[in-house]
Amino acid sequence: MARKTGDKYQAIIDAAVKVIARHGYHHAQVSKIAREANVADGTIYLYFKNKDDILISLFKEKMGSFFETTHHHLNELDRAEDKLRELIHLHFSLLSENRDLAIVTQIELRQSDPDIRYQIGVTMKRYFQIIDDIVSQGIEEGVFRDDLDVRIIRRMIFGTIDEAITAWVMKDQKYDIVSLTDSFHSLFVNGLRAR
Amino acid sequence: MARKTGDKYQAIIDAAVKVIARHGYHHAQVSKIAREANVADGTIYLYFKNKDDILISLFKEKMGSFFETTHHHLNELDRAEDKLRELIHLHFSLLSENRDLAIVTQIELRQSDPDIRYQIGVTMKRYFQIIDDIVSQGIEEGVFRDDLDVRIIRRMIFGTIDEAITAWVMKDQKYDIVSLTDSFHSLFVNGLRAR
Amino acid sequence: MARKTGDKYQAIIDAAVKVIARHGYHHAQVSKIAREANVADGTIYLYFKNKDDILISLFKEKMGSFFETTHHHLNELDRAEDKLRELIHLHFSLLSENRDLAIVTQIELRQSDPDIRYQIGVTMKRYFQIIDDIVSQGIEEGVFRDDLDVRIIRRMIFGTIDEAITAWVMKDQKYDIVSLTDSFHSLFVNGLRAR
Amino acid sequence: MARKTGDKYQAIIDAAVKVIARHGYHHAQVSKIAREANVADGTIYLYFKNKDDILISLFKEKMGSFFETTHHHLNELDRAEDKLRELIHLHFSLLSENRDLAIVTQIELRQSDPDIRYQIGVTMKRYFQIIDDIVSQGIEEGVFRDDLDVRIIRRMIFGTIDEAITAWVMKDQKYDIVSLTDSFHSLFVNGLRAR
DNA sequence: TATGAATGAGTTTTCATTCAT
DNA sequence: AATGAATGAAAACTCATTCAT
Repeated sequence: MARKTGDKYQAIIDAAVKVIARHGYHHAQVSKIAREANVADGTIYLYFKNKDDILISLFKEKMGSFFETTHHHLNELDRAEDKLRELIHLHFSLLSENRDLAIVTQIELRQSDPDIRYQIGVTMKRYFQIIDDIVSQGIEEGVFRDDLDVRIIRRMIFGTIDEAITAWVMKDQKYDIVSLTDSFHSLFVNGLRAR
Repeated sequence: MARKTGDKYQAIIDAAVKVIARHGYHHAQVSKIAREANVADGTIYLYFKNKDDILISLFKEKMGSFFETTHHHLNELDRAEDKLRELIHLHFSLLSENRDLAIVTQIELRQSDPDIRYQIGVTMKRYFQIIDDIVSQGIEEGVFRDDLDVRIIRRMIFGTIDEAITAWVMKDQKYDIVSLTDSFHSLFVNGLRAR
Repeated sequence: MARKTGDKYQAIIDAAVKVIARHGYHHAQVSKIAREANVADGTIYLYFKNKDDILISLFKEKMGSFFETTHHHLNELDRAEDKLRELIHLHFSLLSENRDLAIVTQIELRQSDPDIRYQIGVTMKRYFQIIDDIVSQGIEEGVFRDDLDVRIIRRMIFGTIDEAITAWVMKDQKYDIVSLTDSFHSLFVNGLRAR
Repeated sequence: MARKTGDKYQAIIDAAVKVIARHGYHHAQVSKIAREANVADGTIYLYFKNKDDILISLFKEKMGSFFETTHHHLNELDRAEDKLRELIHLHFSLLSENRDLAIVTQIELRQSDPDIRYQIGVTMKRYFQIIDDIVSQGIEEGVFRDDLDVRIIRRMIFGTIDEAITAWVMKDQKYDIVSLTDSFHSLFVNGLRAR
């Protein structure tokens, strides 16, 4: 029933990002999204199963392509340390280039229903795997300590980056977060250095 | 208007924690909380201005006393490194002893209205200050590196702990998170070590 | 059960007038009246059957004594024309001396429940009778026309005075309504003059 | 937002008149009005901003068209005296042909909230102006006395008619009020006659 | 494919009244 | 006589979703 392609599909997702960023999750009614996308309310339901499906699809589409970009960039690098720097850099730069998206993913979607949050979690696994791979590689290379569970390290890396981006969004993006890349990188690398 | 003391005040807050943990934020109606607290619906409004006030008060009461406990324990210790270990330990142990509360603060209240989230943020500042103080002390002692902004370090520490607790709650608390204290501590200390 | 005498009985009625005049009928809660009267909420119910009973009693007490005053003053006069002038004068002067009461009776109590309005109507009959008597006397004296039903004439007199007082209250009592006495009197007398 | 035309708009207003006349203002729930109009509760809010808006619109629509009718009829007459008779006649006949509407406007809407009562007052100004014009014309023609303020005279005329209609409604419309037209007319004309 | 008018379920809050003390 | 803490019933409004056109 729901077609996951087409101009209108994209238009609706982009409209959803705009509307949620501007009005907040709780004031992002389907009719508002439809108006922003220049389609009728009913048309939404030709492309999405329900409202939750818009939000889940939004996250999958936008973050999925973000994860792909990250994945491809990392493949061009060899060493775990360099990959880690690139991951931090991409995370900061891609989200700071898409402020609406940053607001939506860091703030607004976190107020959503359990179902949506669950689906977001599923999508995030893809990214967690990318980080896990860097950490594992670092341990194999002998540059990262091997006495800690990979998932603990990944949680530190992701938790720290995520907290930093959220703080940046909440401060109305008043400073240049990309320039913090090296600070965070050295923090992680020192914390993980094998001895 | 709102009497902030008395058995019923506490009973209502405890009932709110239970109901939200069991049914989720979006299904925690005032009437359900009243029934759990063994009071009439209207009685709630003798003690709280409105539903938001219950949730904000809940957070302030429960986390406030958690922050106090942490503060007092840290005062008994001298070195920043030890204080950091104690902070991690208390955070993990106090929340794992109060699973309902952990569910409410880590998952459910994060779906709440902007007003509530804002008030929660205000309360959290107290905790951020505690972490900032440890970090500052560590830098003064010469054991923590001084080339990073204190707030960045604090975000790493808080973000990592918070992410870990949330993951533990989401995994239905199937493992012993307190036993991870030393892992996280060594991660932070190594990441921060001055050279 | 309900004692219709005593200091507190009067205090509660006076408090009701004040509270309704200041806050309006819809914001005149029993607890507010109790506080103004310096008694406990429950005490109200030792003197009045319920909230309606306060309002009905208020009207009976205040307007009843107003009607008595009017009755006595009229008895001192002989001619219908003079009685009519005195009635208008007393109506205007007594209500303009009691602005709170004027607000309550002309505006606020008219928003009340059907039951209260019915009881008010019953009390008003006493006043209608006074006007009817003046009109009948005027017809007997041969100074008022006898081709109109007494009740129609009374409705004109009362409707006109009532409309005038209400307009004066709604204009925030910005002009001296007592000085309009003669205008209204001549209007009525000319309208009623027998030929 | 609120579409002020269409069958449903009229149906809802007519339903509101019926429901309020039958059950009284305080028991006229939105859901009852919706059922009477054969629409869903939510449909009401496609045509009206809120419940108050239904009542205000009801008054504007019904009385507005009544005022228009009156205005047009009066334009066909020349002399102030004749216009005054026509005004009384129309007021009595139009309201006695619409008993539900008479109940609503004379009794029920007078118990409504200050906001509604204020809006009703605004609409009534249109009618007051019509009466004022008749009185002014009568004074210019030299048939009405010129020693009284036009607004005082208007208040007498309106207050008297209004009081008469209200009494008729309260007496369960047991007599023919239209037949009283001439009585009231002669009362006014004599009261106002210039000498 | 696309429309948009219509639907109807679901919840917080107030406040008159009671009754144990 | 007096208190005041506790009670619980009652109603407006929003918005995701449908379906006839």
